[in-house]
Amino acid sequence: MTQTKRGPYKNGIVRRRQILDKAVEVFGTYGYLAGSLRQIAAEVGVTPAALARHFDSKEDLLVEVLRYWENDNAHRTAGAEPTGVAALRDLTDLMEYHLRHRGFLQLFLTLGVEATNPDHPARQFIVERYASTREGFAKRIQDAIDAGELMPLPPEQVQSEARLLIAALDGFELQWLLDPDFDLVSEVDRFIEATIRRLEGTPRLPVDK
Amino acid sequence: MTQTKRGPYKNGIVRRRQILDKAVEVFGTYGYLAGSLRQIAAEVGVTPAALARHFDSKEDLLVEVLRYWENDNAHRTAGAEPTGVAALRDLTDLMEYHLRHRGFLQLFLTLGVEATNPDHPARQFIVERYASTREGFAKRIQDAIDAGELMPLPPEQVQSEARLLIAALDGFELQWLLDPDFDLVSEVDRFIEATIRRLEGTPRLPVDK
DNA sequence: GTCTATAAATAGATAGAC
DNA sequence: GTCTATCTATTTATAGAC
Repeated sequence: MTQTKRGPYKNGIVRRRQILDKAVEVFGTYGYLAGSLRQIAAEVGVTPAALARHFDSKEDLLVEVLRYWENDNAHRTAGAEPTGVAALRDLTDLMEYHLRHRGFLQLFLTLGVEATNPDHPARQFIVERYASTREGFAKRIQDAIDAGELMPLPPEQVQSEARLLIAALDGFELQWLLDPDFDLVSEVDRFIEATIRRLEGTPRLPVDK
Repeated sequence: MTQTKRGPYKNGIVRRRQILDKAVEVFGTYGYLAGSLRQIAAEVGVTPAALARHFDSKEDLLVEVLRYWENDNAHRTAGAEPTGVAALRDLTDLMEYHLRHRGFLQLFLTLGVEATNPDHPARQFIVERYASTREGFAKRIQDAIDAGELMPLPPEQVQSEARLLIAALDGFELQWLLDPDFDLVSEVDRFIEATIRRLEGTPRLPVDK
């Protein structure tokens, strides 16, 4: 049981992670379709054949890349999820995380648009990811409602608000990727605060159409 | 001056437009990098060599495609731009236009993300397009403010609202491309109306932090 | 204006030496 | 575990016949 010295495997694991990290970068920059294994291999400093030892095919590499980052939040927080409107304000922290992991953000936005094509190998993954993110956001909003921090809304409208949150975040992130000077965090912060005020149920004059 | 019978040019012009239309579809579906001239040629029903007669290179074709659709609104409206908050509500019509021109929408969203890469041939075009769209939206909001339909806002906040409009629209459109059952028009409509109510300046209880 | 043919580069994947 | 070498397919682009 000399678990301290199982040397041979170690290099393989390190190399595998190097490849995964570079794949995030290349697929994120050029997309999965136009990104090439050759470029990933070259930038890692190995030949394409070396990649084949670690991943069966290009598509297999994509799957492993997605699996690598699947647990979104595990990468970011060590548990301790906030609740209520604090959970919404926590989205600002998510943006700060994305600022520090541009490749990750770029990968998922790039794949999201690419997966618009029904034949894309990551389509199912992306669609399911959007669905689960939507459910997660809806739950945060519902929790805030249940805690009395936001005014009650019918379920469909909670879903709509969750979809709006995702849309605005995706859109802001795209604007930041196109222009790094764009202040992503403060814009998202402003949006979140406006959303909270809008949903707080402060008295409003009724609007007649 | 027999302008009625300049036959030879006619076929060329028709073919050229066929190629442009198919290029929108292919570049929109696979992106510019991964989209191939061969596929465009094949789907038009000609050989790749025929494309070379009309366009100098792949990049030239992209430029011409972008130029072809540059006048966004000219394709949609025959003048008669609405003003004030009506101009904001007009965005719902823009969404309906996009629903009927999925390829166009897909092209600009795909290129927008792809142009995140500084070396992308369409980068400058996309960046400038976002800037001019932002200015257009900001002008609509400012007009509504000047007309007394929305409460006064400092210039930076007008810009922020314009950026939010673009972000939400992009994000909603992406969600629609990923799920055609998503009701794009009604979600955008709901968002626009909520935005107008939020900016109308109806009395609010002050929020103390 | 479109074709066939082909050049030159690059793609993903595999076989076998070390 | 990585290499060299090679296979097959696909890419953009060009040359020349019709």
